[in-house]
Amino acid sequence: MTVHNSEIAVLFDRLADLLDIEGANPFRVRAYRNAAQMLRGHPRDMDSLIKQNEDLTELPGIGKDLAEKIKTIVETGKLPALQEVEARTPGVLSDLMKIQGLGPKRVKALYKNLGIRSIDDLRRAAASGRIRELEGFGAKTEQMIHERLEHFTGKEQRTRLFEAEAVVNSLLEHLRRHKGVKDVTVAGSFRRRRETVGDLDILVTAKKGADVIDHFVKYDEVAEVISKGTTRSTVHLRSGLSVDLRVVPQVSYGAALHYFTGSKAHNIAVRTRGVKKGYKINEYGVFRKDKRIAGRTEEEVYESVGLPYIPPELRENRGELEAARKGKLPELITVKDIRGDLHCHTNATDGHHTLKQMADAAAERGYEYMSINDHSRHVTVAHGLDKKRLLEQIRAIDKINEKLEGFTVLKSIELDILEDGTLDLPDGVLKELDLTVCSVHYKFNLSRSRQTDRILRAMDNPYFNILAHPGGRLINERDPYPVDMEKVARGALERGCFLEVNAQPSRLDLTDEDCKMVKEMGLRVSVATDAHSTSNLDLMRFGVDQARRGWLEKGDVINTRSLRELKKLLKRK
DNA sequence: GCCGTTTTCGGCCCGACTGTTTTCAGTCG
Repeated sequence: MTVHNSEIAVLFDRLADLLDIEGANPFRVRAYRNAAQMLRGHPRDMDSLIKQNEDLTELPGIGKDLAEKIKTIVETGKLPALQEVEARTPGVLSDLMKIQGLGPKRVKALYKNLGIRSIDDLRRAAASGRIRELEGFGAKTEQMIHERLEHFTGKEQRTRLFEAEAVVNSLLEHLRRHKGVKDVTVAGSFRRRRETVGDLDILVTAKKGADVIDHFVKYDEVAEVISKGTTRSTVHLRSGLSVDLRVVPQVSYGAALHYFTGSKAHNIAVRTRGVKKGYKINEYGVFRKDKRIAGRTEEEVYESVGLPYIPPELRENRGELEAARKGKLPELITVKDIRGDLHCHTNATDGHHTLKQMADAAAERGYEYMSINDHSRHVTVAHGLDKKRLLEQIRAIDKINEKLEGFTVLKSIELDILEDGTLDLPDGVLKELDLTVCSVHYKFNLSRSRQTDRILRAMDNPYFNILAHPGGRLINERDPYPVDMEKVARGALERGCFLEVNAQPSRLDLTDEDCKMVKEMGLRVSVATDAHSTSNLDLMRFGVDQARRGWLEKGDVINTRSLRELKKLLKRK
């Protein structure tokens, strides 16, 4: 049974919460939280690192003690240090910390004075009016707790990036309508292009902050004003998203943008570098004593700590500072590098447009090639292609290609990987294709080892080229199926196959961590839209964003190659 | 608990907003 990084992270976070409540050294608490965060963003499972005898203390924020604790968790599934603390302090108190406005001190006071341990206890206490009697609490705090509890579900809901984009545009228009507003920028995880955002962080430069904030909270989508000062404000929108607005003077724009883009861990690391040079870095600038020495642009901020500019997508404290220091930052892929789309459907199955329409749309976007990948017969709901219909499509593509100049439609398919690892159509027809994209569409509930074997067996077929949406997840809708992605990637590398970064914004599959993992392995990927309509071809930018977050460069992505080079790459040994 | 071209000990990012306080603690990002 493999213990995953996220499970180790949960234990560390819980221990951090309980130690925090007990009033332990806050830096010790932070060490556990940092470790948890590092683990969540690490591309490879600790389990596999330990098996390969790698030194865990090489990982950022992991010393001798935490390395031992990780080993213990991987071997036993348990963290004895947590069990010791839980003997003194109930573990469920950690749940109370998840309520916005309740931190370690208040949770401790509620527990010590009112015996509140669980969310249910807290509900009863808030309803009975006992909380306001506590020292340091009052009627407003009790009311706040009462209201937060009404919407509390226990799990954090993040909004998918493309949905956040839809919300943000009209809000930006509203802000720009105010005369005092100069620059408006969306920062935070939105700017880092994370697949989901927790809230929207918007930075505005203006002389009079208070006026802008007054204008901001009057936006007609605002459901509730959480806080409102002269330089920052937080609101909840009707859509459910929260928005943080921050107003700074123009001279602080770069420092503020850096601060507000995050991630938090990246900021701390940069500021710590500043401290070592005798600087203080905050959202207003870089200061030596009280003198501002930088801050108008982000470049200036990085320069002040001796680093080149680091693109937002890399700012997760996953090694980007070290890479920057050594001059080894990746030259991230851009949308312009993409020369073709290698996963597109037509109305022959579940797409909305004809072969001709799709080809024209791809050519209009400046591509040199595209592949047509309709479903195979197993996907009956999409009226998947059997051998006969595929052969008809192949002939249709040949006809279209005769008429096109400087653009080629590649003959392909999205082939189902059957439960036993065979492919859904016979080799006799697959050999007529330029490439295949293969995917798992059913039997998601196999064990991790069986799912992994199923995919590897499929890759043994010499006509297998690209594994589509390798994890099978739908963000916020369906978890990925259990699979050993590292083993799958290694299998692909050994066999001359590739993995896909599916650009559908609800898929974004491979994940950013997995992109980084396969890059370090030397495996290349295809970034493709899985377009089901002509307009879907424009989703490419989301896939490229994800690839950038995974440190991918042009050379790591096969559909940045010319058609000739691509065909060479696709030839299996 | 981590970490080191100032350090193996003594630091550890920094500021805004709220509520309960009469100057600040708690929380958040």
